[in-house]
Amino acid sequence: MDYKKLANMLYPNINKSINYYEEKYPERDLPSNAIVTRFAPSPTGFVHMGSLRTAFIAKKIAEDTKGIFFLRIEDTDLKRSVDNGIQGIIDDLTNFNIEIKEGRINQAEDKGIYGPYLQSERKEIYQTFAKSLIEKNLAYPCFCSEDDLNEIRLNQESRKERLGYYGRYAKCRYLSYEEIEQKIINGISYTLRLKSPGNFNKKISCQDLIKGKIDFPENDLDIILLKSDGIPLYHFAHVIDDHLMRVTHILRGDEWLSSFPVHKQLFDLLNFEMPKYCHLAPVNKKDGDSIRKISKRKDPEAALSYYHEKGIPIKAVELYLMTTANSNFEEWLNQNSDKGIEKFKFDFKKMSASGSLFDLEKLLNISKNYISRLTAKEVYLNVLEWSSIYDKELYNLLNKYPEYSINILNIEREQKKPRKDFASWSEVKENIWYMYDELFNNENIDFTKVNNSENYKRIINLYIEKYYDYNDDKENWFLKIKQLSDEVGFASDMKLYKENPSNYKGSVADISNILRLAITTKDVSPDLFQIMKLLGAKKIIQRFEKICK
RNA sequence: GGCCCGUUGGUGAAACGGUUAACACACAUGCCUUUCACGCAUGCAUUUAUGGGUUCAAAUCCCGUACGGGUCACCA
Repeated sequence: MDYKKLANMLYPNINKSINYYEEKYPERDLPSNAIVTRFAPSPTGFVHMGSLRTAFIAKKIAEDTKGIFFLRIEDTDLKRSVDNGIQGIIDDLTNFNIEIKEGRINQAEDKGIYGPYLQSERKEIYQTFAKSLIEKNLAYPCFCSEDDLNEIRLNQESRKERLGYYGRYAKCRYLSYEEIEQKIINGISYTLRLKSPGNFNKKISCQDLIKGKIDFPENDLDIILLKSDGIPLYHFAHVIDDHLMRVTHILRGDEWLSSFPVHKQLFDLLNFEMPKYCHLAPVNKKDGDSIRKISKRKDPEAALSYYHEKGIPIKAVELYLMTTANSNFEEWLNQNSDKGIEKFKFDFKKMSASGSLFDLEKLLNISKNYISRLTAKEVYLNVLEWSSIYDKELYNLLNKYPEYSINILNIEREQKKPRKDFASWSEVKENIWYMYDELFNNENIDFTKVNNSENYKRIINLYIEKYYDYNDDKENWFLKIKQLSDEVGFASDMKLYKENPSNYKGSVADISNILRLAITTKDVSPDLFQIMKLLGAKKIIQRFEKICK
């Protein structure tokens, strides 16, 4: 058969040569060890945490090596694409501090010379390479209908043979030129299949950067290259795009591992240099007794919006993802908490080959530590931004009293061992609300939490009349609480109290807690002295009097 | 069913032929302390899914078994 003639019959309007594209997209001018990676999602909704993690790592290794990271949109499946899908992806990435310097930068625009970065705009490129494969007798049209394919499958199942379109089952492989021509004249739609020269009994191997050497049988399936609408399937698009865009490292989920033989074969047949593969294990979740991949549909924490709503800082999520990505990262972070994540060098060898369980508790711990290292001003600005969307009441107060609010947030903060009160911005309010008169309400305070507190009104009155002085320093302030304790029969010395609690009604801790309850309504708070300083004498007296009246 | 990957404590994991099997989270206890948090200290796998084999020596190498996961679409 004259394959050139066949190629021309199938793709009469494709006139460019493959060399045209090779020249149009030259090797990138980068240092020799620079890594080029890409993130290539489908526009099917929000970006899943697992994908975000992959994108984050891909960007990280590109930056580590002064390489390039870019965004390509894989929209070859029109049926699954959603409205504004592209913008949604870009927004998710942006919110995750992943800036797109090359690739699709919004719904309609590209940046960079290796585009188009939207697969649906690359049809001509795919068809050019497809045509070249037909000319080399490496691809052919397949007219099998869905029913034909089903029949083949059933047949294979009943004979307990390997499933797929291959060997003698690949019946369209053996069509003559005339038969093909006739079918086309009759308007029968067709897909373009690879004429696989592979042998299933031969072994090939993948030197995966994460999983190590993996052996596979060679691919012998005549996979579909172009669908009947002329648009490629993932496999073909991946090989063409990643070659032409000069990607050096393919980072993708390990669900792709089993299609490696197909990809390897395609790279070889097209005479493309093989990129390096890095198959990342999924992030899992425990669901009852079983373990499964975090799911877009079932798990809210799969979406970035979850962290946004909770007010978990994106930086903390990044840190957490990094601890799951590189096992030595956590130790590094502990020693370099002042440095940014960009100073850490990512290493594939430190990446686990098996999937890990998503541990929200650990993420919150990392977040708590991260927040504790911020200045009061930074915390203020973050809470302000968060509350502007999720808590208007808090937002208005923060806005009305900026200095005061920062001072509140600075209680026991900017010091060597700061408090670690909150893991997210949404937890801030419950820790500080009592500092604002607008929110304060001390009508139902439960003083029974404190030992022998039935005389709390007398104790508070005594404190106001005899001891309270706004100008006291911390030492004197506490000295007076001790004196008050002695006066009402509570131990001022904790050691003595602990040795013999029955000699006293309670201790200075109880007296402090009565004051704490009166001022904050809570029996747990940061340093009471600082709280009282900040509130000021007027509010303190007001709050005391309201209780005692 | 075929092919492929994985399996170290409650969790994430280190250790790539020789360590008391790191470290972190969680948990527990104690110390510190006006509460809580922080911090500090201690405890938490007689053993690396399991059965064999190789070796002076195995979590590490080999084989089998079990379990978990992935994939076998004109989805990505």
